[in-house]
Amino acid sequence: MEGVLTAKVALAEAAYAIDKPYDYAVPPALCGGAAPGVRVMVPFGRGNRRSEGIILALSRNPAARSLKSLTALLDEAPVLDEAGLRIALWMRDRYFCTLYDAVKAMLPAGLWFSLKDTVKVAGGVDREAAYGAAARSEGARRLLDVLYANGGEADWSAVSLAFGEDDPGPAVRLLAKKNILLSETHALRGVRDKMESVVSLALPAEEALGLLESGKRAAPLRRASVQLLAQAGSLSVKELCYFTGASPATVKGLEKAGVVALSAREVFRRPLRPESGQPGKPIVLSREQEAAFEGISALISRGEPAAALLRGVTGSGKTLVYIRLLERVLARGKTALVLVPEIALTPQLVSIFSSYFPGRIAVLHSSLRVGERYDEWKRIRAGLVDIVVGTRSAVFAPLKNLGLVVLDEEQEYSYKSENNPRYHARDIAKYRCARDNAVLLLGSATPAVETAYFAETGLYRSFLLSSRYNDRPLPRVILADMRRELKEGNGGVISSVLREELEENIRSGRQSILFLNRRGNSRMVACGECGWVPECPRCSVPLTYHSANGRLMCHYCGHSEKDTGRCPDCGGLVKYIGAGTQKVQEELEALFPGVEILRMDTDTVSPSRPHEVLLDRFVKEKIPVLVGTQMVAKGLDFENVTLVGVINADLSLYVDNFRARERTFSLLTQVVGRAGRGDREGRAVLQTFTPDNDVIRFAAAQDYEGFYDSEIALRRIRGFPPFSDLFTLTVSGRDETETLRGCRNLRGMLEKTLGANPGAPELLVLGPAPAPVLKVNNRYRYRLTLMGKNDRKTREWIGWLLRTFRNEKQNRNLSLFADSDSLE
DNA sequence: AGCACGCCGACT
DNA sequence: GTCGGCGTGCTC
Repeated sequence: MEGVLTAKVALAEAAYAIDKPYDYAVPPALCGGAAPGVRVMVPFGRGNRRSEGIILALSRNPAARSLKSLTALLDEAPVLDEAGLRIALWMRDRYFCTLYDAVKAMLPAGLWFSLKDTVKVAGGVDREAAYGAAARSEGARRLLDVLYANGGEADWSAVSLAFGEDDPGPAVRLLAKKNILLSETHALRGVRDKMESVVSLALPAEEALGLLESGKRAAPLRRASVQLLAQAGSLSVKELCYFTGASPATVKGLEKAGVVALSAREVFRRPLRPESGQPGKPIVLSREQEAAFEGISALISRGEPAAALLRGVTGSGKTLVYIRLLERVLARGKTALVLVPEIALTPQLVSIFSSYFPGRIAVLHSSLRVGERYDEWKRIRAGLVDIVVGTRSAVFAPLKNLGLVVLDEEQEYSYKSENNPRYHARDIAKYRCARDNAVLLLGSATPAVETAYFAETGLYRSFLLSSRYNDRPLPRVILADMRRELKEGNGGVISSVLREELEENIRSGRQSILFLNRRGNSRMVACGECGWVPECPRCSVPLTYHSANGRLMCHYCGHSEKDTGRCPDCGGLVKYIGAGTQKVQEELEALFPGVEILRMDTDTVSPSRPHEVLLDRFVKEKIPVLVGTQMVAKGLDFENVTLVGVINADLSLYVDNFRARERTFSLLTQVVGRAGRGDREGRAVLQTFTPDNDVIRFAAAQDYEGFYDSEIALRRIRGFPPFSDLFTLTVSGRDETETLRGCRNLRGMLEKTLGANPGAPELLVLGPAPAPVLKVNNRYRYRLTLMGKNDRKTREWIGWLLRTFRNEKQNRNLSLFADSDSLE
């Protein structure tokens, strides 16, 4: 075929407004390796600045116009296949991000490139000529000073640092144009493929041994090595040395003598999960479990896309149903994906799965190192495993021939990404299932109201596991009215009911868990005398104290400063206001002298002392009471725990968010479910100032249906999801009044186009309102909320808004981004 | 977004 | 002349 090989490329440097495939010529030298899904370096824009990109398609075109050429290929093989590229395309359209943003989110961090720019003085240019060229440009002279101080070459980051507030860009370009400077870009990958050297005999065994005999010395290590290799064929150098006691130098010597040959082989950093010894026991399902299993398997056998909800109270054995379904899926030659909210909290789940599917599972979770994660990804891509268990981003695992996706605890918010692209793993899973004719199984004790609604209306099939394992009764739930406690003179955090129950447990050698509901995660700081609170200089939030480094930090922009322990205003001592766990611990220690109280919160948990260690102590040493935050509420089984208490059950209810009720119900239900998984009846004490609140009552009764009925009625009246979809449009800028004005202006644009155009989507517009955190990183944020339908028409219209907004001159200094189903 | 280009005033 | 400041328009 005639013509120029042309690549359509999605670029990292292209902002949302100009994001589209750009055409580049593929130079002959790169034709062999260029393929869709391969990342490349290209020149972009008038200044030909370097940009990373990914090839979307190749075609052979008659050379119509002159195209720029690809500079280099960054991958030897595609990092995304066609299905992967299609997901990225879909994400762009659905989450208002650029295609490359989507690509980046899909790839393991070990595959990301960091671009490093260096600037150096061109060869053959002397100092005098350089300063001559800089002439009267102050920036250029300053740049040369920096470069010469560095031996004529410097990283862009070093140059930026030296320039402080000023932009070194113009100076660099000025001198580059005069051929004084060269600027180069290198793409560095975070993680390399791990290789090991493999050694094998280069000669037939007898000949090799013969060669050794003829040597002058006895060389026992050489002989042993050759003998072992003659038996084993080839071994890694490491193994060979381990078995024979030889050193790498011995091997090198043998290679030099021509006896053995060395080669490199790719290895994975994490060996396949060590088989846990005993394989999983044969599973016997209860009648309900069997019915759910049969129903869902029938969906899988149909080979059509389908979604199902498996609602099962805590302890009803959803996991057993998952395992049987996985067996079924594998038997059909398909693969499966199991998503969990936070894998560190479900170690049991992973080890149970491994015992049933030894050697066939890859695990992707946050505490893996970047390299290990990357290797798991490679293992999946190579088709070496059939099941992937992982957290949110595992939804992109490059499994082929997907048959089933399980989303366990599907109501959890950790499935929604907090940064761009703000995808929800549930949506991606749904999309993949639709494309691969797979079944999406949503599992939960307390499904999201939307999910339950779709199940009710028949969009999802629905299965229920209503009885707990061994038909154990639900824990007895006691509501403690904290108003009355206060009236009766108990100003502490432990109610008299809870105290009595604790007493009984301590006396009988049973264990108890106390749980603190709360708003934030970490410890705040305030002056004990004047009430001063340290604030982030860039964001409108208080700084929080981190005991790990003794610094005050901002969660939004990462600003950190040293904690002096003193108030800068009045010089008073500052107080550390914890999540409250410490206070509870102290009060308990006063109530029960000599009884050990274990505390688990952000302060007592650290990378060196992960919560597993604490929990292990709790179980093994039978520590009577554990006090903790959210992290004690999730998916843990403790045989000996018969009492749980929630210190402030209603706290999360009074948050400005329509999901607050759902969130509180789910949390309390989970906590109550923690009690009494052993052979004794459990009790749960919910302390509240509003014992009559319906959410608290439904949670106390473990009545999901009741909660759902009341919540869906509320949502219907207010038009909240599932009766509408929400979008937020956030305008941000450095100047507060300008930002607010821009947001009003945006509302004006919206109303004009919505009213005038009969084809426009139907949307209700709310706002402008300040974002929950008004200022982040010195940018103010105001936003509009749109209620309507998340369909193609609406999304295209929002896309148009995003592209158009900045074209107006008055919005120059502002930026706008959109999010669907924002959780804030 | 990020950058060049073009036009202007200021400085040498 | 030549630099720097700002407004405008394009990116294969």
